[in-house]
Amino acid sequence: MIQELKDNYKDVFEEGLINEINQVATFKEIPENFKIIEIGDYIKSMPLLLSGVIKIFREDTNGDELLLYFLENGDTCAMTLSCCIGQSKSEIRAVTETQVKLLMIPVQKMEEWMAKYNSWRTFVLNSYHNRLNEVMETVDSIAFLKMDERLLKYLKDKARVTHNNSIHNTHQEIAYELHTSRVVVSRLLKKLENMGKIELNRNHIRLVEL
Amino acid sequence: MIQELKDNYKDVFEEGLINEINQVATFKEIPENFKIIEIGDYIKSMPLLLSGVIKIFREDTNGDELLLYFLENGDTCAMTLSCCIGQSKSEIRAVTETQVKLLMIPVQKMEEWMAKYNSWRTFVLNSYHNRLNEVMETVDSIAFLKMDERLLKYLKDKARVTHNNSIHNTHQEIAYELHTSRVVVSRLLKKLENMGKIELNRNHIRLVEL
DNA sequence: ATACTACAGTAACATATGTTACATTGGAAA
DNA sequence: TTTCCAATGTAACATATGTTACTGTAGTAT
Repeated sequence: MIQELKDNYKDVFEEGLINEINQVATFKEIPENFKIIEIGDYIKSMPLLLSGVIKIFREDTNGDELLLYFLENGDTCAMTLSCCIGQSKSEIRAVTETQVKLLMIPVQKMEEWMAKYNSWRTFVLNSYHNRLNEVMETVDSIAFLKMDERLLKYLKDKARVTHNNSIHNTHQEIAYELHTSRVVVSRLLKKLENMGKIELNRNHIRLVEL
Repeated sequence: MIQELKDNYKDVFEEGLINEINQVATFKEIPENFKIIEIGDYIKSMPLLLSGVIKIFREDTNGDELLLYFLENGDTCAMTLSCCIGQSKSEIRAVTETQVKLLMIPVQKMEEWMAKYNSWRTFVLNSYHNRLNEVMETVDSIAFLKMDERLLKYLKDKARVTHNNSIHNTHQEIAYELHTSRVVVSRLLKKLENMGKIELNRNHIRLVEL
C-alpha cells in the first residue's frame, strides 16, 4: 500500500476504492520546475496529488502567460479530468512548483468508479467546484485589483502553498506569472518594501506579515 | 411531456431519464432582466435551460460587477450544481438576458441520477468542463486583451447568443458588464465605428461584420 | 584579483484607461 | 409645441501601467 495514499485520502475515499487505486495507479515522483502538461496535450491518465505544489498556467496566442492557481496536496487537476472524459486537448500548462509525488490513474478506471463509488463522485464534483472557484478568484484579482494588490496576493498565496514566508524568485519570474513587466514588478515591490510589508533581497523576498 | 425537454435533450439523456425529469421537474417561465440567483443564496434546486439566455456575474466587495459568461439553450449552471452538492452559498449572480424557460430539478434527484444514469453523469461533467472553459476564456479576455478588443468581443458574444446583430444596450449598461466607465465605452465604441466595425444609434448598436 | 553576468534600482517617457465636466441630441411626456 | 431627461459625444486632465535605457551590485567563473 502506498503510504501517502492512505494518509491523505483515508477520510475521502471508502476502503474498497483506496485498495483499487493502490492497485491500478502508477506512482510518480517529479522534480521541481518540471513541465507535466503542455497546452494542446491529449491526456490519458489523471493525476492525484500526494505532496508538493503544481502551478497551472494559461497562455494566449502570442505566448504570453498567466498563472491561474496552485494545486496542493489532495487536489486533482480538474482540467485534466475533463480532458480525459471529453477526449479534448489540454487548455492549460501544468508545471511543478516544488518536488511532487503523484498517482496517475487510467481514464477507464475513472469512469468505472464514477458509477461504482459514491465517494469518488463526490471527490470529482468537489474538485470541479474548487477549481471553478479558484479560476473565479483569479478573475477577481485581474478584474478588481490593481497590480500592487495582485502582487501582494501572489506573494501571500505562494507563501501559503509552500509553507514558507520567503519567496525564492527573481522579479522577472514574478512578472511572467502575473503577465506584466520586470520593471513594474521591481517598482511595486520597492513600494511594498517601503510600506513595511515585505523585505527585498537578491533572489528572495520575505513577507513581513502573513 | 414538456415539449422543449424532449426537443432539446432527446440526444443527451436516455429515455428513462427524460421521463423522470418530466415527472419531478418544475417548469418555469421567467421574464427578461430578472435576477434568478443572488450572491450568497443557498440553492435547493438545479436549473436546466430550455430556451433563452442567462447572464452570469461576479461581484467584488465594493459592489463592482463583471460579466463572466452567457448560458444558452441546453446549458445548466455549473455553479448552482456544485452549490447543491456542497451545500455552499452561490458565488455568482444569475440574471436573465432574455425571457427564459427552464426546468428546476430537486437536489436529491440530481444525486440519485449521478449513480443511476450514465448520460446524466456525462451531462454534469460536460457542464463543468464547459463552464471551466468559459471562465478561463473570460480570464483570457481580461488578462490579454485591451479594452477595445474586449468590447468588440463582448458585442460579438452578445450578438451570437441572442441571434441578433443589433445590441440593445446603453453605454452605461455595457460599462457595468465590462467593469469600466461609461465614458471609456463611448470613446471606444466611437473608435470602432470609425473603423467601420459597428454602427452606433441611440440605445442600440449594430455589428457590421460578425 | 579581475572580469563577467544575472539581477535589481530607477529615471524618463509612452500609452491605456479612468475621471470630471460640460455640450448636444433624440425622444418621451406634459 | 414645448419641456425635460436620459443617452451620448467629447475635451481636458489624472493615474496606472508598460517601455526604454542606463546604472549599480552581488555572486560566479576565470
